[in-house]
Amino acid sequence: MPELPEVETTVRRLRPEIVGRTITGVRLDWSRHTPTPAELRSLLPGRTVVGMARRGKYLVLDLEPAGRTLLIHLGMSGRLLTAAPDADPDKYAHTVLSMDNGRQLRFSDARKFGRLYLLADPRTVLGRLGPEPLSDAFSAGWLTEQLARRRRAIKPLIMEQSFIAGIGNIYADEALHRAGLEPRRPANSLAPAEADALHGGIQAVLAEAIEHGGTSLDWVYPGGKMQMRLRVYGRTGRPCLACGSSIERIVLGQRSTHFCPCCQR
DNA sequence: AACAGCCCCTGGGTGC
DNA sequence: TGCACCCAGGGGCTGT
Repeated sequence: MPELPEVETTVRRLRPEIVGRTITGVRLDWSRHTPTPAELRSLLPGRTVVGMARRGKYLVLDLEPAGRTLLIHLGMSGRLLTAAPDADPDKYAHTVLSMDNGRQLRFSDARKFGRLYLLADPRTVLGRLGPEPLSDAFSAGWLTEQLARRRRAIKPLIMEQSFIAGIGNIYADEALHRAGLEPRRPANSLAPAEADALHGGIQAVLAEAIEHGGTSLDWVYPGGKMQMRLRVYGRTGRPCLACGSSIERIVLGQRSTHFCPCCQR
């Protein structure tokens, strides 16, 4: 599920309660984390969360002492929430950290694609990511230059985390509609004005999604309102809000792709 | 560099 | 009710 806006919303919601808390216990029913469950049980208790941020689709928790960093990637169905130990039993919460305020930080993930990493140097994971799309490093000039060097289809390219960090299937489709670009266009076929439009579309849709608390689809990510503002994602066969044409669905890079054949060229 | 195919997992919806 | 099948917001790996 979670793309940049949903992770950002999660960080903003949890930060006030998590920062300053010391981890007192760990329960793990899932072994595909890094390092092993035994090491996590040994290394996490006693450490205090001194900072909480987002990089791409990763939640980044800085821990003291010893400068360890906890990275959490929510995968497709992961959620991070706090709860009282006896509240709302959650059979998908396979990773639970107890905190010194008596509450739990629960990593709930029905599909188990999410991952947690406790690292001495977070750059081993985060170093592979491209620029943050809402930072100065992601400028229209930079994007124009990069696009000229690639001939790959534009949609799978902007979803490549090493190219730009944080964009997933929903916001790729939405950014391309806002930019008026057909998802299969080769990156190096974009004129500078089109690259500018793509840059603007990416920043606008991500900012709008953060403002509205992210996209809630099905039961996966609660609380967001952005799903009511999506213009193409999940709207196959329905009229384009700009021109009335029927939204098309194709498969591109093995992901469903929605676009308006009239507005996006 | 790019792409297809496969894998990791589970749940929900649909059609028979 | 059961069952087969398709779909899903993520990404890593491999072979071409």
